[in-house]
Amino acid sequence: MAAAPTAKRTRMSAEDRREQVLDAAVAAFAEGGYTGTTTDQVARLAGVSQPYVVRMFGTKQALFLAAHQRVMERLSTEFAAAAEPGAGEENLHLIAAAYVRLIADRDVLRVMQHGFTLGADPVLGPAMRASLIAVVRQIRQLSGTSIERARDFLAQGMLINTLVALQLAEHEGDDPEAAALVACVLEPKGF
Amino acid sequence: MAAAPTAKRTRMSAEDRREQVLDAAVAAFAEGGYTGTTTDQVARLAGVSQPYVVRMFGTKQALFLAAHQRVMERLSTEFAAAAEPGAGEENLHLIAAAYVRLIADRDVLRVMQHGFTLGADPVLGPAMRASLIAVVRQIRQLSGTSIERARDFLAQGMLINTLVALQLAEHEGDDPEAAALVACVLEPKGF
DNA sequence: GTCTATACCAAGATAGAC
DNA sequence: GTCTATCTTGGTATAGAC
Repeated sequence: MAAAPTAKRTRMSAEDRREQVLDAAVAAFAEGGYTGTTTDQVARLAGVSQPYVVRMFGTKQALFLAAHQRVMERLSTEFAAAAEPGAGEENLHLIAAAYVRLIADRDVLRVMQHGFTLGADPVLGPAMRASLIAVVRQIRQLSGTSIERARDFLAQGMLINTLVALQLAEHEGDDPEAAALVACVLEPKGF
Repeated sequence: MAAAPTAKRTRMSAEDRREQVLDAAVAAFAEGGYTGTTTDQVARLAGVSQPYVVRMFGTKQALFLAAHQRVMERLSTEFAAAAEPGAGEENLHLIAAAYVRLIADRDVLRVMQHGFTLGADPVLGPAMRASLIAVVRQIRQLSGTSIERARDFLAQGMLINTLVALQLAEHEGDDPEAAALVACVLEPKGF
């Protein structure tokens, strides 16, 4: 798959380089969000120069859009893989389990969560809204469930996103309330 | 209440001016988040100079902390006012209704939501985690409910926060899925 | 109590070499 | 395909006047 066996650091194929930068962008934006991350941070993470990152994607905004799209596609893929054809509403359980599994790859959920705060941005806002609606649509199509159940599913997901973004599990800090909350969010028994 | 009858624009009491700037900070941070808002934007909104804002609060970070604290206190006050002594778990319904009412003042929920994305910040992160735990604690104390129910309550709240931050209601854009979601989130019947 | 002026640094984007 | 150098802007914070 990898074009050059030895990652020679220079002269990589454009597609591979793009993937590499996109990976870095996901990680960086997960940490700092859109406004809180610099193109230079992404560049360093990817091991390339800052102007090159901008050159590749045109603007920081386009870079974020690409990174966000990538994590949403990952989400969509996992959902589709978790569902079983014809399983109906039972699929909601399967999809929920898939979501909980996604916590392991914190970046996906964190980039998503940051995206949800960009509603006020004239260009990013519409894209973020569309991506949420796309998720709702996919869930309902895979499970054939009511909007009410889809809402409850989403709600649990948003709480998970919040806890991951807050890094509550990593900083329970001997607080029993925090520990109990994290524990009971991790077991998706509501679905 | 207002010290000077004629808002003379200069020479206000320190406390009044502080409140005024804090109001502006809440509005500005609600729109742009912590990293996406400049102290100058806050200053303009408040009608004072940017250096004065910094002078009053020391740093942008301290300003955000103060603004965030203010919205969380507002939330706490509303919850306490909504609950009836000795009503037990029934209070969960009352608190939920109070939360939905808070949607009207979008800034509270939006600042909160932005705060939840700051978990990676070494100084803001701990403060944001603590404020979430404080909410959980208050809900449980007011209603005496289980962690599981508290979790479900929180989850619905996080979904509301997300929709408000995304401004989905304002941009339903003739999308039936979006409209249906917004509609069914607004009626807090789950509690 | 509040401003103007400004120092200082960071960030996005462009030009152009190799 | 990728870098260095740099332009330009904007943002936090300080100094000091009024």
